[in-house]
Amino acid sequence: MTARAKLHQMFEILNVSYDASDWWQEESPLEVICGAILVQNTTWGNAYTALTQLIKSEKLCINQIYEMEIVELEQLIRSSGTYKAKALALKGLAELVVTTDEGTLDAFLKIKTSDLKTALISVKGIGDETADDIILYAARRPVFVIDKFTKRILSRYGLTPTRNSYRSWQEFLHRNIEEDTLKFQSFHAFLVMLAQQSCKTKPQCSTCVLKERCFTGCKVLL
DNA sequence: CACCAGGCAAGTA
DNA sequence: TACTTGCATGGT
Repeated sequence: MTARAKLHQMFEILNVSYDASDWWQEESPLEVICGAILVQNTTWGNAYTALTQLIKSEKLCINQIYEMEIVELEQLIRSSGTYKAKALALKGLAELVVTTDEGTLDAFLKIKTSDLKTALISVKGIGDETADDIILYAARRPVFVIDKFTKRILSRYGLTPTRNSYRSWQEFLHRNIEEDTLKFQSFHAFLVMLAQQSCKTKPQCSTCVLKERCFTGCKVLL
């Protein structure tokens, strides 16, 4: 079976098992952006606590973040861990947006995909994955997000690119999955859900939607 | 008490 | 190119 066929089948199974419609679909672009930065190397629970603090402070807008004291920002997002680095990333991004073209987030998110990636990556604290999270879920362009889960799950199924770099993984998936924003959004969400909800403690647990083919216990793909 | 979580960047070989 | 380490809070 080709990699393309395997990925297609995997998506079909996940698509009838999980619902990704509430996964970063209804949030505003700015909430998506902050969430993507805040969730770095922590759980969504910790990131969400920090995001809630930002919302409650009523300073969740590009200009407010750009102008507010870094120390205040740090304290608001403290619960997400590595908060000094994340505060710098948020500040850097706000500065980037404000100083680009007309200075609005709307305009910024309309930049050509490749240029958008370059711009985002230039901010300290925003790497490949966070940039692609923003491009996929905030700017809504079809780029596949490569995270630890994607690599771990697909590797279990023998689906690996020739080299292990971020670019190799992304090109591999772009070649073998129909290029569609909604599909990329769902697929990535499914992989995260699968990794988080299935077989954390014991192999082949009953809740895994892939059943005996669950990535933790299985040897063979689908 | 030890370990890890939806990374990133700087340093090393 | 590919590994290693610090970052830091909160949950198990």
